[in-house]
Parts: sequence; C-alpha cells; structure tokens
Amino acid sequence: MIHNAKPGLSVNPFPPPRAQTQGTSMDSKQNTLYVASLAKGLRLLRAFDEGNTELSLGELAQRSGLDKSATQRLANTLHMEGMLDKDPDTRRFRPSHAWLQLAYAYYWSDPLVGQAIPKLIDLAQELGETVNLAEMSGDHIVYVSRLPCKRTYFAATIIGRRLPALSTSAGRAILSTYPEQERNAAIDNWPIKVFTPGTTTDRAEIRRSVEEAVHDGFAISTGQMILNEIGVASPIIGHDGRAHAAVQCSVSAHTWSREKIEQHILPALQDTANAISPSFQPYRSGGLGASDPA
Amino acid sequence: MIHNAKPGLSVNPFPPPRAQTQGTSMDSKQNTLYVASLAKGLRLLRAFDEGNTELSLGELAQRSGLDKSATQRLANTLHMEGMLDKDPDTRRFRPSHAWLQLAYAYYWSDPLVGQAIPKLIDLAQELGETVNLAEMSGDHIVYVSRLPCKRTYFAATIIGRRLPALSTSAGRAILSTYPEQERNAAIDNWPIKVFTPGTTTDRAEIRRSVEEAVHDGFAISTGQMILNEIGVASPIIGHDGRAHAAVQCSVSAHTWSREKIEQHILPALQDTANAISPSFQPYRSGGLGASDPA
DNA sequence: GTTTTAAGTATCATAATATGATACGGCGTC
DNA sequence: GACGCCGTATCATATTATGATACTTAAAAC
Repeated sequence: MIHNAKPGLSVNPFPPPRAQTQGTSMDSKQNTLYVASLAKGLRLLRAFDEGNTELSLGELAQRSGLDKSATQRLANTLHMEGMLDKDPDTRRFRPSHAWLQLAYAYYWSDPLVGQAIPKLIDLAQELGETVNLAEMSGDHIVYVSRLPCKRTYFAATIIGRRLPALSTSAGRAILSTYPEQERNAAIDNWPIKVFTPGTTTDRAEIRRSVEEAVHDGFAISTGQMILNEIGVASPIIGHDGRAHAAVQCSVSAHTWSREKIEQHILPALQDTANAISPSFQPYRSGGLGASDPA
Repeated sequence: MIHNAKPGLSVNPFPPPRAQTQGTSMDSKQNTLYVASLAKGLRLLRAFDEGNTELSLGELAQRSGLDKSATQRLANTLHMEGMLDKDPDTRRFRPSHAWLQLAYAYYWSDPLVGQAIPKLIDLAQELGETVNLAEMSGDHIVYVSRLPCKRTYFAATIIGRRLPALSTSAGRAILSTYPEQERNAAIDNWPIKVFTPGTTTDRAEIRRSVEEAVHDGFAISTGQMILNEIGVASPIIGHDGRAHAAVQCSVSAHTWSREKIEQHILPALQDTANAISPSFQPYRSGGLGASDPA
C-alpha cells in the first residue's frame, strides 16, 4: 500500500515551514548530522522571491525568522562568499549572479534537458508559440526550460517557476501516466492554489480533466494561471511508462480554440514529447537484460 | 591572476580564496561574523558543475576539500533542506529543482531582466537568430537570458554561463563604454581562457577589437568560444554612460558574414539595446573586483 | 561462491564554534 | 534639534559542529 505518491528519486519536497517554537532546541530533526547554521543560511536565500527582491538586514531577519545577530552573520557570510550582492548605499541585499551559475550546474545535471532542448527549439520555431519543458517535483511542477516566442507576463518567461501540478496542463499530463490508484490519491490530496477566477478548485473537474488526458495522451487547461491563456501539454514518458516531465505550450485564447490547437499544435507537440521519451533512461549498470523487478 | 584552469584532474574550479592550512585555523577572514559551516555548505553546492553533474559522498568530499565527516553532515543537511536530491540506489547527489527556484528569485530581483525580456523576444523573432542578454560580473560576463532560435551546442542554450569578458563580444561591448583608463587596465589584466584554436590570446588584438567597439558602438567577435560562431553585441548603456550589460546575438559563420550581420542584424540589435537602456539603474555589488581602486 | 576492499552510515567525547545580548554610530524622521 | 531606527561591532558563554572511529552494506576480486 502506498501512502503518498513518492516516485523515483527521493525528492525532499520543499521548505520545512518550521514554526519557530523558540524552545531550547532539542528539536525534532537535530541529529548530529544536521548542520543548523547551514540550514539557516539557506533560509536566508529562500527569503528572496517574487515579491521580495531586495531585502534589508531587518527584513531578512523578519522573513527568515532569525534574530538580528544571526541574520547579520549569515548574510555577511553569504555576501563574502559571493552569494549576495549588497548595495553600498541602501545596504540592502540581493541575489547575486551566483544564483544563475547554480542553475547552470543544474542544467548539466538534469539528464532530460540536454536531450530535450534542441527538439524544443525546433518545436518553438515550427509553432511560433511559447514552448516549455516542465518537470514534476513532488506535487508541483517546475518549468525547467522556456522558449518564449510571444510577449507574455514576466513570470511565464523565466525558468524555475513552481506551480501546483493539479492546476497546470503539464502536471495533469504527467499525472495521467501514473497508475490509477496513485493518480486518484494525487487528485484528492495534492494542493491547489487559486490564481485567477478561472482556476479550477473542484477536484471532480480536475479528475475529469486528468482522465481525459489518460484517454487522449495530452492535457489541455484554460485560464488556470492567467485568464485567456490555454495550456496544452504532452507527457514525456519514461521506460517504466511513467512520465516525470512534459512538453507544454501556452497560447492565447483570443486567437486559439481547442479545435485549432488540436489541429495545428498537438501533432508537433506530441511528436516532440515522444522524440524525447526514449532517451530518458535510468542507469542500470550494464548489459544484462534486466527487466523490471517485481 | 588566473589564466588557465588546470586541465588535469578536476580539482575545485571555484575555490573561495582560502589557503588549505589545516592548522589551528585562526584564519584570515575568521571574524565572528563569518559562519564557516555555511561557507562550507556553499562549497558543496559549488562542487557541481559542467563536468560534475552527479557526485558521490567521496567525490563531494574530494572536490570540496572537506573531510568525510563534514561532507557527510553538510550534504545530509542540504538533502534534508531539499537542496540536493539523492539517488537511493547509487547514493549519489544531484542538484535539485530548488536550484532553479533560486534562479527564479534572481530574475525578479534583477531590474534589467524585466525590462529586457519582452524586447529580446521581439528581437529574436524578428531576426530568427539566437539572442542573449549578458551582464558584467567582475571580469566575466554571465548570460542572464537566452532565446535560442537555432540548435546549437548545449552550453549556449542554458542560462548562467560565465565567461571571461575579454573573450566575448558582449564583454567587449560593455567594456567599450568604460572610461579609457579602466578599459586599458581591464584589457591588460583580466583573465583570458582558451576555448578554441580561434580564441584570441593576444591582448593587443583584443584592444583593437574593443577600441573598434568604442568607435562603432558594437562589438563583433569570431570563433572565440566555438569555431564558426560569430557574436555581435551592443551595450545597454546606463544613465552614467556605462554599460553593465549587453544584448548579444550569435550566428553561424557558415551563413553569415560581417557585412551581412551589419546590414541585417545590427540595426535591430542596437535598437533593442537602446530601447532597454533608459530603464537601467545602476547599483554596485560587493565582492570580486580585484582591480585597482582608482 | 567466498573473500577482500571500498564506500556509505552511525556514534561519541571534545572544544572549538556559533550564539545573541548588548553597546556604538550614523541617518533620516519627527 | 532630538529622537528613534537600522546597520555595525564586540564579547563571554555553552551550544554546536567537529572528525576519529566503528559499523554496515555494496561492489570487486578471486
């Protein structure tokens, strides 16, 4: 019996939103192989986001939940190590270019991206529409690669965005490749967040959408993240029949309809997703024709 | 000054300036506002790069220069905090999606990107060629945004790449906006790394190229990073007359010549760079500048 | 199939390290 | 002109990280 869907890699979901019970810290996770200072430093990094692009020491302390002294020391360390820039006038901190270099390293480490990108480029050029690569990450999806062809809102043009899987075409497409039981568990339990009046909050409706994807092999969603935006996604299926990623395309509802999409976008989209699929292999050491266990 | 990276064994490529004197470590920068554990954790993150995409505990220890126990604890912490994924079979670590989320946060914080991206999209569509946004970072440039329109080699399609400014058209374009004295100091002292047989190592030649950019308002370079690649870049000039960034375009030398570029690419490229310029507000970052204080 | 070697994991006593309260100085505000 | 806020610097304390060692598992060698 499977409690929560916990696919392949051991992906530790995301931040431990610890309530700051200020106790004497015989805290829960304090084994001797947990370095609190490092974790606190990471908290500082995570304090920056969409709405907090530039933080003073005080704000940093507030947002991270650390006291002034700790924040001072950690922020200073991050600055010395080149992870934070500091405006000498305002004394405020900002993410540094190093953050992009981490992304660079990430890209090399992701086995899927290298295979996908050339094909995504071709696809984007062929369609003339924005094409994305999304990967499942716990119960969210992350946009790993984006090839914008039209102007859109900013968040849709930059990589790293993390969205609830259930609210996105990519997430639903990927989910549609999961075994029925897991699929249902996900649909019942995974988080949903409202972004627009059009965001679907009814899980029954999401189920319909996913089951449709099971049947059709692709998912379509409308106005989930932003009004008048339609997303189409086709799963990139791995050797085990499960997808961890999807090729996604976002278009404007003003110029596109469902039919038109199915006719003009879908074929190429699916071809691309399929073309990427075979290369997604796990490494089994060598030659033996070991099929799956169990 | 560091010219060439050691080609032999892969040792720390980006070691923070720190002597390995393992002694009693009343070390240089150890004030009470420097948290060593955090810095060590960052070392672990930096151990991943282009050639090291997936590291075992041992490799991690070796590349970071930390002992086994420290590595164990820190890596474990990073794993618990969701910064590193761990393959349960091979027990090897990999960058997690969180690295992309940091990039996401970076993008919101960079005042230039938001202004530039829509215009870059338009430009890329108009030209049908790969367009990049590069920013100066110490004596290197970093590709902050990329809009590939043609298949190229992988490294040219992903963001966060850091290259010696002198070896790139973007770097030279930006440099061309610096006051003469600084310009010359940079040309004399900034690092150069050889990537192809075509990489210019002669600083006199680089000076010519930069001075040409001073005169023309744009820079062109050929075969610096990869053979048969031509780069054109136009600086994005701030209110103080200095550029911190450039719009760059990479094309194949097989289908493009210098004249053709000047005729068909340059006008739109410069228009775009100029259109972005006014919105750029300067700030200074801390850190790396090994250059002289004037 | 058995032994050897290596790599990852867990434990623990020690002191070195991070801690956070406190005090100082500069800057914009009231 | 005085106050209050925010960033910076200092310091004694004990909490925290340390790294040597021992255990466990997996792969390599025989």
